[in-house]
Amino acid sequence: MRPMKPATRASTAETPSFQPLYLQIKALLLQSLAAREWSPGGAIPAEHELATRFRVSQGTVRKAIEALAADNLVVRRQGKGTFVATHTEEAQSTFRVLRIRADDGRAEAPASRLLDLRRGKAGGEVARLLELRPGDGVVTIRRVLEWSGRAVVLDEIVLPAVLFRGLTRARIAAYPGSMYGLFETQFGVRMLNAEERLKAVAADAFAARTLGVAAGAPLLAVERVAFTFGGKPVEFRRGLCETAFHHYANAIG
Amino acid sequence: MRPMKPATRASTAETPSFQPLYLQIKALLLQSLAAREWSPGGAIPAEHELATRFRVSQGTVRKAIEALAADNLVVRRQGKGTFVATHTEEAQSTFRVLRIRADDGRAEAPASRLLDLRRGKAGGEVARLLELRPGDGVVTIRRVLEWSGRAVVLDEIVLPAVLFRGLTRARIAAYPGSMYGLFETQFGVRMLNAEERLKAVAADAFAARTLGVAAGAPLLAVERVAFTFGGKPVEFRRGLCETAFHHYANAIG
DNA sequence: CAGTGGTCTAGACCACATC
DNA sequence: ATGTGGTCTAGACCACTGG
Repeated sequence: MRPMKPATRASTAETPSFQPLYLQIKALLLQSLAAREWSPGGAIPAEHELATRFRVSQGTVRKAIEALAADNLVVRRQGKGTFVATHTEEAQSTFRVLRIRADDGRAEAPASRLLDLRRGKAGGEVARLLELRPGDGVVTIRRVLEWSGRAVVLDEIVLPAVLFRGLTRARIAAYPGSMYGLFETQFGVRMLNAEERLKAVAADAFAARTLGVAAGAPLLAVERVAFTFGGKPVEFRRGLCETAFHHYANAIG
Repeated sequence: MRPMKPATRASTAETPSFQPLYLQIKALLLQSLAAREWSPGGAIPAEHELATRFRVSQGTVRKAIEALAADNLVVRRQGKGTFVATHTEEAQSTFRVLRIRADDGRAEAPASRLLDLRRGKAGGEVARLLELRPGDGVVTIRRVLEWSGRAVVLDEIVLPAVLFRGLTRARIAAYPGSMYGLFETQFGVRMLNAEERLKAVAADAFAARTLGVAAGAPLLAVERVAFTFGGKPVEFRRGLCETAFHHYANAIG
């Protein structure tokens, strides 16, 4: 007896003609993750238990979980269990997202200095990227990231207001971890992946003053749209980075 | 009877205390790939055959091959076989390495215009990155990448001379595909992965002239070290990119 | 010790490509 | 029809963790 549909199903146009069982299981687990059925950092049920729950062999559950682990949605730890990935464990997850490094190669985490937070309406470009209607409310945060006391990055972070009700300067200042850790623990918004576009731009007056360079000096502009479950965009970020002693690191594999 | 050593072996200091069988198989396959036992683009033996050859179950061979596929060393094609990955198939492999895109999102491949090729000695910094002795011979190529006739990237490519004997302007001009396709087919040098560092810099006189911007204009500098088997560096590349209508795209997942 | 994930096997069957 | 990779199962055993 099999609760899943038979693997082969009728195809409509460009839908794949068949969905392997392990991907169906993956989709079910994804639903549970999106529904916050298991809390970030917590363990999900053991493979054996999921296998009996879904009436499927352990190997099939295993393949589903491996696919989730490849997407960085869960973390497997031998002998302990499989855990919902979180942005609050500094070492593991932080450097996957933070690509700015000091040229000397030291893996130093920057300090964050909050400049301001204001509420407003989404402009056309940002509205499009965040899939908001023009005029929908947004929260805009500006901050500086400092390495060894040196201001290196000026960040502007734009968030849909509806997802971040009650976000204030004080709450940001009080939170010890990263921005995505705050989003996750305080607002239940989990950043899963992002797309970035990099350009070189000339420093405007404010950026120049903030980063201690001349107006017009070249800065690395990093624009990021971050997504949560279902490919829903939840953050637009624009960082201006002074790259005299720092760089953006990327591995091509 | 098992030709492999038992999985558990004595550990010396920080070596892993045990090596799963499928990783041992992967290492063997890696050796064969590095030795060019199967030519790029060609098929490797079927899973079933490798399984009998190594006296191992097909599932174990399968896991080894999956690991190689995850490293982009081979490409699996259902019903056809598993093939040695190559840089000569334009669509698949090109856009994994080429990160510059037009802002409008069209996936257009650039044209390459060769400026010059000269032979010289490796300087200190390049020698260190390419793991050469200072004074070892290098070949330096300069070229321009053009999108829709517009010069966007000025590339300087530095190669260890010993690996690229006989490389001339004419041979580059005659080759229809990408630089890595040329390296692979003409010199047996396969680029497997790379590390990039991005900065924003001011255009010098030559770059400004070549890219049609003012001297001092901000340009995106992309420095890349590319590696072949065994983590051996085989190319240093520095690209200067004009980002008014183009950008460097990166996915964080 | 028991419980977890990790490896390995042997075999059946499916989907895809080619002849 | 045949050969390829892809899925799924059932069970055994191993390595790691923590009580």
